[in-house]
Amino acid sequence: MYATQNIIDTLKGARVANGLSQRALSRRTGVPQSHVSKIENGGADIRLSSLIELARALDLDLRLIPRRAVPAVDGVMRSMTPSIAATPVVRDLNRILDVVRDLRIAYPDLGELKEIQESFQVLKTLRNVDREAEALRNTGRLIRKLQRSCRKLAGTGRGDAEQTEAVRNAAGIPSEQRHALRGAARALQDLRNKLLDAAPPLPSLPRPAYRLDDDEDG
Amino acid sequence: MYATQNIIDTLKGARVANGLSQRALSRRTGVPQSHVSKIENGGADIRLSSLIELARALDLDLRLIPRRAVPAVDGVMRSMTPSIAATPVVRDLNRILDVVRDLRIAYPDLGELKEIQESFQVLKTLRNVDREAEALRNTGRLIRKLQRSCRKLAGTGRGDAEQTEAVRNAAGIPSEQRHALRGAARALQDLRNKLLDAAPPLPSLPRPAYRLDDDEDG
DNA sequence: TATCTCGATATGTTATACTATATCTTTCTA
DNA sequence: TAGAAAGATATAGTATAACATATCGAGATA
Repeated sequence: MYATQNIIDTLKGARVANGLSQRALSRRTGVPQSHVSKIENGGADIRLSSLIELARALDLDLRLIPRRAVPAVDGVMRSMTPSIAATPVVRDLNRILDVVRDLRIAYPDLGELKEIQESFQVLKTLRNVDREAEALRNTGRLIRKLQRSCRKLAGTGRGDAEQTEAVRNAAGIPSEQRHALRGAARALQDLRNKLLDAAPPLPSLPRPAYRLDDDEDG
Repeated sequence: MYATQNIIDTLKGARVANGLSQRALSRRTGVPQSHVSKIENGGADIRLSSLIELARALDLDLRLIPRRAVPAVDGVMRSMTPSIAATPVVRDLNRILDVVRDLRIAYPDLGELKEIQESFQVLKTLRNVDREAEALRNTGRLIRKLQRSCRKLAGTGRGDAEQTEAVRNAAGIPSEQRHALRGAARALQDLRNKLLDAAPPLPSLPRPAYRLDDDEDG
């Protein structure tokens, strides 16, 4: 229920990046929309066959990779990604994402973090993030500030494990910062939608004219 | 129940290549040996969390890869694999494996094919297959011969789908060829064991001296 | 305001993964 | 020939994925 989240996140990211609604994906795969929702929210420990079916519908391939080969594979993936690979912006974006992930462990019930993570996840897959360096930098600053006060709250900066164990609710966050966080989440979502509109939803689907026929979506 | 087989095969291949028995893997993961057996035989549609748990115990990482990136990733994997990558022998081996897979669909109850496939699967992961080019070539010839008579039996060489539908039992195979097949299966297993003995069981496990303590195995 | 889409959630049912435990066969070895 | 080890298989109980269907609130749009 932990390492699984990576896979699930990727799945969701791919769905959104493809411009598919849960219902559209449901129609493609036969999996009920309600179940898609449950899966994406971590409410279901999906089976291998279902995972593969969903992945296939999203043009993804499931692979088991020897640990030794992981760095190399990651390198290739970065250079193949529709986005800009090693751009400073993307690098930044990944760093922020790491912090967000940590924070989400410390504050599991802080919904804004989840939204922010999801936005980042999608932004990473877009080829025109580069133009929004400024906006992303701002969010990054906010996140890091939050991380600092999280550390402070956790007491006298001990090991990571104890830290995340120490602060387990959102109550400790100053309402001022909480407000800023909320704003950032909204801003990121807007940014994401803007870029999603501007960017073609990935040129990868092996289906004819999927935006023209209304087989998909509403 | 089809694309899943690839993952399951990889899992099993990794277990064997690591020299782990089903019970040893069971001890590592907490999954009962009976269940490991069921999984490896396609008798269970494993859950994501279980898959990841087993994979982790075998030093594998589960990834969703965009289809566009698959060829590149495969390339990297080939060049990273402990074995010899693009050696003619390995290429041959893969070709034979494809044929075996097809045959297994045509003759699901022909156990020898399964054994042969498994041996090949392991052989592919060994770095010293190259020396056994001759033996493998012989098996390859046998397999291809079997494929030819399979085609003949299937009637007047129609499409693949009809073909596999047409011949659905092992009865059609001449006992002479069946005997040769059995011999090949045995020979391949011997070969596999020989090479497994000669080759270090993969230098990848991040555990201290796993062959010295009897934490593992019997 | 009325409508539409999207995602989250609820309920009841069925299928099956997973567990614990045990038995059986085959193969290898002392 | 006896015993160990590996893998396949069986039984019974529990947990839960997956299904069908329906509803609800939030946003967007007319």
